Amino acid sequence: MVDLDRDDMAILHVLQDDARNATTEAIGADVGLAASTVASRINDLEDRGVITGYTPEIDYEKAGFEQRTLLVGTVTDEADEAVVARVSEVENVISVRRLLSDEADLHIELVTDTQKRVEAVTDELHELGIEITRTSVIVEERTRPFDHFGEKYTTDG
Amino acid sequence: MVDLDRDDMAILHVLQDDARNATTEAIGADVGLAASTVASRINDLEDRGVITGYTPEIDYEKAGFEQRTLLVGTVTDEADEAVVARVSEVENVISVRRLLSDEADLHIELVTDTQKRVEAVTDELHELGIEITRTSVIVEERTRPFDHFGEKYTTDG
DNA sequence: GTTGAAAAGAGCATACA
DNA sequence: TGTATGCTCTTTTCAAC
Repeated sequence: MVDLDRDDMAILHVLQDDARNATTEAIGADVGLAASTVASRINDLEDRGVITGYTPEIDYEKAGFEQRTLLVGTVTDEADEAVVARVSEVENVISVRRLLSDEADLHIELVTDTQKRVEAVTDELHELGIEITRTSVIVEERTRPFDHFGEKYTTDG
Repeated sequence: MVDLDRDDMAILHVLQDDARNATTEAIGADVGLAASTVASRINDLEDRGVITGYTPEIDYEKAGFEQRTLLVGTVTDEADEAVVARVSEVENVISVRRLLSDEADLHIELVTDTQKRVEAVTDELHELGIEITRTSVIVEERTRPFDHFGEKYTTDG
């Protein structure tokens, strides 16, 4: 684990608002540090592995991938440590979670353009040793990158 | 829906690799466009709502929030359209999905520092009209921002 | 660890093909 | 729509605190 002081948390908070366009100077104004200090702290956070990358948030529906599906299943070979990694490489898979439970321990989320593609992915997963026990349509989804983080240490409220 | 040509998809693909530090020039080199063209296309994608924001990927464990939990439950008032939005405002909640199914139609993911906090969130959700039917520990998780997107239209492979 | 200033680099707007 | 140039802003670097 890594020690994060209030400045680090405040920086993370501001980055979550707009990780691409937030300048080090603007961040500095919010958290009360010089631009160069912010830059060096961001580098540290990256080096220490707290920040592992930066991604755009994409509206997949607008991008033409209108279907979201949750597949729930089990791993045939329970000793298989690398399933999650392998599954996440499958096309159209955007997230994989493994749960600590006897059954239905694998949750796989898909983004696809057609229903047919969902079936193809299900087949592919079967070949990877995964039994899909339920397929559900996701009608609404909301993700928040832990925005609660260090909010109180910034000046923007 | 929005029409995305191969250049748009290629740009999205490169952005997913490092949305903060990828310069328009570097992206242009990958996709075969001038830097200013890339910039204007990115602006268009933002204006059209395909790109809705940019977020840092954070290793929550390293940040001291070591527990990930999946809560599965149901909404008491089925007519409540705004549940997902309200739940996503609850502290420690990082994602909410509503499924098209009779039961267990709400999946809520938490990031917390203690188990006690999980229970507090469960109570809070109960007050919002949500009945939690199962609480599972997430032992492994992997998220991929649809990296499969337009990969073939870039030169980096 | 933090700062401020200078140098290097990137983005934006204009003009043009 | 895509490109090239000039202007402005940002990041990086580093000596000093």
